[in-house]
Amino acid sequence: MRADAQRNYDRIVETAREVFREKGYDAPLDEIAKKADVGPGTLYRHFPSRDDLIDAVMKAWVDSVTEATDKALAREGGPRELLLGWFETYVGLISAHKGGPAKLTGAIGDKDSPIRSKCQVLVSSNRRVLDRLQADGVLRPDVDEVQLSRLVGGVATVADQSDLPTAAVRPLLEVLADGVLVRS
Amino acid sequence: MRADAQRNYDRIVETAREVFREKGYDAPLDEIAKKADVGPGTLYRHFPSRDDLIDAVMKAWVDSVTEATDKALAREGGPRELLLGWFETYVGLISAHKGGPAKLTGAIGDKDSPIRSKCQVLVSSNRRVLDRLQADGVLRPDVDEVQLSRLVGGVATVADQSDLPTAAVRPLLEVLADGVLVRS
DNA sequence: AACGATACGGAGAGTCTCTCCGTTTGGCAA
DNA sequence: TTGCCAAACGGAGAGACTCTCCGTATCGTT
Repeated sequence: MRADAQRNYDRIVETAREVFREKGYDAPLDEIAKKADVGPGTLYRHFPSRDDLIDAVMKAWVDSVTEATDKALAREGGPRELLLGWFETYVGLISAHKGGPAKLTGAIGDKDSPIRSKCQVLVSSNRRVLDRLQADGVLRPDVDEVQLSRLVGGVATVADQSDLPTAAVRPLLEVLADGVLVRS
Repeated sequence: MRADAQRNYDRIVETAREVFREKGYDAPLDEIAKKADVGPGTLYRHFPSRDDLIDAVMKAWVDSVTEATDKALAREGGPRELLLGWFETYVGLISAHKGGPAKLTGAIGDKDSPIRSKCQVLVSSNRRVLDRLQADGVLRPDVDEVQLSRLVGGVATVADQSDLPTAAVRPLLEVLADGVLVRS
């Protein structure tokens, strides 16, 4: 890649990160181009679709997901607390930007989505949590990581779209947790 | 209301119903206006926002909700089957149009939403189901109808956005059902 | 220094939302 | 019936956003 191209690419991604944080993932792309001091053509050449740009913005975010999963798995307490803690972490991770939950959860299972790799990171984090619970023998046998991602993602989507406070989300996650753990 | 106004109002609603069914709730409003043989101004005078139009389109739909709830409550079988049957009915009701689940579930609790009355119908249908289960003593005491609407609405939203087939939705609903019923 | 490939950028077409305002129409009162 | 005017119409067009095309500028190599 030519030096000037690389420079523009980087500036666009950095600008997009800021704008997305301020205005959500629906922010006008032309505005991002203008703030990055490039023409719209340049932006669209580097990132043919909005999702391609979002994907690039999320590169750094991927690491934080893995890290947060480690932390959630290291927490003290019973399986229910572990699971609830993870659910809240997960909702927080995918809700960083307005519109994020819908975008990420909707792309799960879509093999053509530009943010596919991001979804895979999320799904495998859920897999790790399930593995742990399965080892403890407290998990319903018929729940898989994709289903779990969709369930928690669904709650996060609703919370995002209704601007629900954390306190209102918690009981929803409790229902999920109880549904996912074996009857005791 | 003047006769010509009433005529246009009716034609717009009827046209909108068709277009929404074909193209989902994101269909361009100007297209609806054109197909209804009115100017955009007329459409926007009658329905200042998209949601106002959707609200009008849904007038008939409300009755079908009540009816479907009756039917679900009349079904044979244990509480889990009852609940699952209702969940599937509910998902079907709010998923009639693409984008419907997000729109309806997102508006729950929004006192200013034009489709508020529709949400209330949905929430009270869930209330009726909960009442029934509560009477049977099989319900977690800390679950209310708004939470239930959001949980099932969340699943429906994800299913809608990922084009999930019914078979993939069912296990998600099972988790919810198990989470909502008391441990036995 | 010259040249070809690469990348730029902005004008502008296409789409959708929404408004303003000159024109038309419905319904009532004389 | 006729005339009036409030009510309603409708479409031109402004504004916002997406996306493309192509003449121009820049890079990096020979």
